[in-house]
Amino acid sequence: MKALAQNETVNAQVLTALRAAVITGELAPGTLHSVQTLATELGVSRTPVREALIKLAQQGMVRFERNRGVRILQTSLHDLEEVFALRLLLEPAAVRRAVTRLDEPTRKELRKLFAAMQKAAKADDEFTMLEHDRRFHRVVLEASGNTRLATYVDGLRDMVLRRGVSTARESRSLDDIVDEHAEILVLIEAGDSDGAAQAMRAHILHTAELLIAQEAGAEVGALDIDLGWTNPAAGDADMRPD
Amino acid sequence: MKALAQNETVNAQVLTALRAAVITGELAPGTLHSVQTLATELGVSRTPVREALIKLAQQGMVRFERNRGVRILQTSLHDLEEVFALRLLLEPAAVRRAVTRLDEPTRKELRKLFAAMQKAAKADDEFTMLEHDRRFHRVVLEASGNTRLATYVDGLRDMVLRRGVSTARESRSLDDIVDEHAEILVLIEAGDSDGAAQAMRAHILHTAELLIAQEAGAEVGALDIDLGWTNPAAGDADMRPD
DNA sequence: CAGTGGTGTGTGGCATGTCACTCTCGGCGG
DNA sequence: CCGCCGAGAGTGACATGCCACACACCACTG
Repeated sequence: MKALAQNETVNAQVLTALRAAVITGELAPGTLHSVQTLATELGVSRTPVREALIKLAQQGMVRFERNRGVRILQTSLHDLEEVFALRLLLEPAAVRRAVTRLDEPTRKELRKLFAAMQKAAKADDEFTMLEHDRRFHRVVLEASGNTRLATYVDGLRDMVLRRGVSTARESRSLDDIVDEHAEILVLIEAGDSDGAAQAMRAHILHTAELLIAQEAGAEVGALDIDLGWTNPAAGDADMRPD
Repeated sequence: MKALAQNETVNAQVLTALRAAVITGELAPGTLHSVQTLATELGVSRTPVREALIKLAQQGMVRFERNRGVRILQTSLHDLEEVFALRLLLEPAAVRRAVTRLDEPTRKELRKLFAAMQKAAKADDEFTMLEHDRRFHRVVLEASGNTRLATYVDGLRDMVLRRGVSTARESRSLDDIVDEHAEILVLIEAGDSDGAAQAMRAHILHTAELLIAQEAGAEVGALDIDLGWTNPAAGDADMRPD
């Protein structure tokens, strides 16, 4: 278990450490752990650990089992479908909105994050790459002006990360990921809100298909995967009753 | 403060009681309360109260202020915009999906809930009416098959409820609300997924406009309200890269 | 050897103890 | 009368105590 950082409330430190441990697989899906054990490993008392676990439980990463322990939940195929269906509904719309609200500092940060992604991809540093990937999306989401949306979608990524980490490489190169973000960034900077939204949608859909296809292979087999219901061909267009 | 129910973990009881107290305004927005006080009023120790408050804090209903207390957050105009922007993105899509997956038991429950709404409206029982309203939406959302979406949207309603309760009456009669749900229900039963989605969108948009207009009047004044970004005229249609 | 009952260990849930810090309020100096 | 300041009360955050209960393990019985 990783040591704790400083200059923060213990609760937040524990939360970060536990989340990281789950994502990296240090706390393996399906396994049981006691609050006491985790607290000892982190060098704190049970209270902040329990409180952090409550937050993770609300997010769906763990589950308390009375008198048994805390179970690390694994993301099922259905979980992935749910997460990506939500992301497909929210992120393209957020990008579209963000383009119309973007200011220069935010634009600059996006460029900076993208450059960091490129650099990490060149160095074949998957972890750093995914970190910047996440921050890139986060900045875009926040630029939409909807904090709740940004926070929620960012939380959804946790469900996927432990699949993405160490498996992304098998199906898609880091350079491919960079390329998809490049397209999004270009369209954002060009002020093309619809184009950026479409690029984001394609990016998420692509990621979803790779992860779900991979996971479906690892499970029972063929399952009807349809994420398209999120944005049907004949959809919400021209539906402005006002 | 309402007494606690039985046959449930204390934590859940406290959570329900606190949520209800916030919604009804018994815990007024902006006010500070101590965990000790709340625990005493509820007749339990500080621990389950604190844990319940942590969950409410994650949801954005309260905020811990170190060495000061727990502040009951008021939903600002911007909060309402965020919530309804999210609902506009999620609920119409969920309804569209739900229509294609609906089974007879669920249909039956929707009819039952709608009948209950009618009855409560006739009896001018606002609280019961809103309860059934919420369950109606919840059933529809769950019928989409996306549990996360259902849970999240249901949680979003908490942010609005304490505005809706005792204020809905001022701008819209209970019968109007029933009528909007009638339209949705008819289209769902007819298997018209696009129509149902559009009706849901109109319903949410209507509600949002009433609440936001009312709130804007109570605040500084005119503010640029635009929820439309969630579903632009030229949007995600024909965007199936697969 | 197989089945069973009881006991011991470990757990989450709840209660309580402890501490650093913040805010209040009254007394004192101006 | 007004302003400052310091002591006390109250708080959230964290640590610890306590309990009912689930489960594994083992001795005992057939």
